[in-house]
Amino acid sequence: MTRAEPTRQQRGERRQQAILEACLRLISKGGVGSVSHRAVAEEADVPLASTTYYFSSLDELLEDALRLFVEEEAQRLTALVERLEGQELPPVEIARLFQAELEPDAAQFELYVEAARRPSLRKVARGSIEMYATVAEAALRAAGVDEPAINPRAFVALFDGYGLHRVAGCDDQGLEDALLALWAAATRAIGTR
Amino acid sequence: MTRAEPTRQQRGERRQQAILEACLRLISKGGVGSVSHRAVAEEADVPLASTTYYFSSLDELLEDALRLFVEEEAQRLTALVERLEGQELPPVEIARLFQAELEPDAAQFELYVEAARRPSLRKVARGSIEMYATVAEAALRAAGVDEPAINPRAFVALFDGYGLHRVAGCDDQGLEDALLALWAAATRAIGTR
DNA sequence: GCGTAAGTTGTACGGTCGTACCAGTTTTCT
DNA sequence: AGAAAACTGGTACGACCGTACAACTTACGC
Repeated sequence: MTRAEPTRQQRGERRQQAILEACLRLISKGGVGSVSHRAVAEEADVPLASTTYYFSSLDELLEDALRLFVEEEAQRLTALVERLEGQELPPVEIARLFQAELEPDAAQFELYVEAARRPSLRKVARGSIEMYATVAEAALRAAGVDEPAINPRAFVALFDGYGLHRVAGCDDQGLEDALLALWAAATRAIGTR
Repeated sequence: MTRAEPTRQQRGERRQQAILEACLRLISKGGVGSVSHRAVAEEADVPLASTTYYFSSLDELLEDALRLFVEEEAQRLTALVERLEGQELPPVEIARLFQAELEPDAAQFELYVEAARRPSLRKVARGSIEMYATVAEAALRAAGVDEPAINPRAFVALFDGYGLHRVAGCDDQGLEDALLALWAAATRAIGTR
């Protein structure tokens, strides 16, 4: 009854996933420009023809990989938010937790920049921003702010700008101040401290 | 005495400049990945071999082009700041002027993302950020704030994040609020309103 | 059991690429 | 004037690319 060998379909699904993850690794490491069928195949340890079998074109592979990235990011962050929700932490502490959690991944910015050129990636990028905004909103709610005085997207912009500078090798000093200033502005209207 | 024909050297210099500008146009339009000797040569209307004659490699051409971009950006913004300095405008108005001036150029983000991979571009990216920070500082000074309470780089991060979302096709609503909140935080310590 | 569809993979084609090279021209220097 | 240096531009080479395709293996309905 037990299956030592996986069925062919199972192997196929696992392979497809491996290809996507390999692609994502390449994007993070070397950018979208470093992604080729051959490079992905080698990274995923599958034959060259597999990448063209599972994905009808390189564009589709890239798009699916970036979609997977956003999905994984969403899972990671919603898990963080859920962990926060019970705790009644002070706002300042929540802001710090997020700052610590968000080690920027170059793939994020590859997505944005690539979306500028490929219409098909635009909705993925939009979805990513909305996801982050939703997370920021949830974080604010976890801090007791139900109607933030400034748009949660501002946090996304600040974080993305911060992360972009980080991956470019330029550490921004004093970003924490800005984050806290924004946080204070968002919470001010309600009076929550 | 008058020279109808430019000397060969003058023509050469003009060509080199034309190549750089063509390269920059390509970067803005199609990203770093779309830059090739052949594409640049066609865009600049020079023979293929010219691009290899004036620049010893594609990397060097790319680097010089992005350096030129930062330089032009610096000139544009310092001009704006100088125009501001005499006027004693209210801070809010200054913030609005900058927001209006900064139509984001994709080349900016190509620079950051590319700097993540090429060490030689890192100092260009760093220079770019410092330049923007200096401009932000000057803008604050023009508003009467000599020692801002938050690091001027925070403005750069927010603007860059905003611009990044813009070029990705995602308009951020309510960024103005965030900008003004940051501005208020920066000016608060001194008491200037 | 056997045909047919789905899965798998090695190979090859046509194209673009960076760059080297070289023959030819113009300028500059002595 | 004549040699050396700088500039111009056409062409070619080897590498890598996306993708098509055919040969082969496995799974499954009947």
